[in-house]
Amino acid sequence: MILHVDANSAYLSWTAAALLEKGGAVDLRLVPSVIGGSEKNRHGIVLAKSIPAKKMGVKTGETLFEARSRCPHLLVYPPDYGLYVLASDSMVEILRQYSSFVERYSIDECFLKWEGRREESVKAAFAIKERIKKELGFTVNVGVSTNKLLAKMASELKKPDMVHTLFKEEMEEKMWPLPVGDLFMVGRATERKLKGVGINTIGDLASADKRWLRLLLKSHGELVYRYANGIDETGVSENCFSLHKSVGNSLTTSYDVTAFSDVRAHLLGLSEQVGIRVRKLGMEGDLISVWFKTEGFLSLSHQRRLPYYTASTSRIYENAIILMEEAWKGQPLRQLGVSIGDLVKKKKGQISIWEKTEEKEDRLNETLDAVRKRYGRESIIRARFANSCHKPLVGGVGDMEYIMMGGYEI
DNA sequence: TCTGGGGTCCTAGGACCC
DNA sequence: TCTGGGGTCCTAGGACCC
Repeated sequence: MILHVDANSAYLSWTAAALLEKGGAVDLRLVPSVIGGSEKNRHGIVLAKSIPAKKMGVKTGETLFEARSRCPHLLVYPPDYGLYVLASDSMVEILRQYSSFVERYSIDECFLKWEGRREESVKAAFAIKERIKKELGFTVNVGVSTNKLLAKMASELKKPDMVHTLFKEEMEEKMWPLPVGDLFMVGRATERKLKGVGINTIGDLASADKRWLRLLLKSHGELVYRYANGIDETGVSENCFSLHKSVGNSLTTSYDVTAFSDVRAHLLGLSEQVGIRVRKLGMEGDLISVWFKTEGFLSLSHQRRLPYYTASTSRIYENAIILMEEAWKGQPLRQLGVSIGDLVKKKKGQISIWEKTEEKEDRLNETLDAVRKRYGRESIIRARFANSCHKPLVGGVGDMEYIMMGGYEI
């Protein structure tokens, strides 16, 4: 049996519980409220919403401006990622007492493998739900089934604070009447295409012609056809372990960037952050990418493969600059990003033609990382940032490296 | 005061090699 | 005389997830 545990309106519930603990008078979960970024800094979107806000039509991802236009008295609170990591950890700690197979799918969702019969797994689901509510002060939905896809679909049924089963024989009654867009992996674009050919419910998709779906949606057609029929053979990974394939950071600037000196400063801050994270993972990569979004919301990217693997801030930065010079035509920018990909585990004592300079680079970076670990992230910064209005470390939502995205494979 | 940030996977087209 | 074709890698962009 597989259980899927999903924290209800996670960011909002966690902030709500923390505010109550601090003596707040109002429970955000019971009034129209959202967690949202700073509009002044151009981060003004809805990250999470309360159920009363949802009832008024507020959607995750829309602008706070739109949300307020639907709901004029909306309460808006900023995210507290440090708190969310603590809440998530506490949830995982409880789940581990029920199974050694707990896969952390995201900050607020876990899969858990349960050895035993159906009735016992449902009992366990209720026990988990009640323990989290009692000990941590927030509610979860738990879905129970025989595979991850159905367990996840089950936990999405009615919210909050519910346990649902969704076994194969229950699909017709519980899943097939739902709109096709509710199926995992059917997003906006796929939904539009499916509706265009008269497939409106998950049931329609489940009984559609597989070859025809393949023509319409390529391999994605086969994937969603199988999901609509409850077919998913991926396993729950033990100890949450999965290797990163890329590490990137990006930043939406509070003003449109037009000067190359500003671009350089942002790229350095981003490269530093990416370097720190990839070194912490003990990995290195040979594919460097930059991407940016113009003031007109046009997204562009550019990448290059290096003839060597690296985890060095300087190497990442040098290459990011070259890529940016090649790709950027001077449009005003609102977002910049840097990433390193095709990561592999770093081998110790690797000798190459780069040995001299690279060993020096490695030692420098190791030293810097150690100082940061001991005295704080910004205890040591590059001279470029002294007396500058730019931040030495840019991007990221806090110290969340260990949260691994598992993902569905076919 | 309008539109985040971090990922994974797939596809199409071109380059390049044999 | 004439204008191949398969395999693989690279790149940019898009779709999806939380």
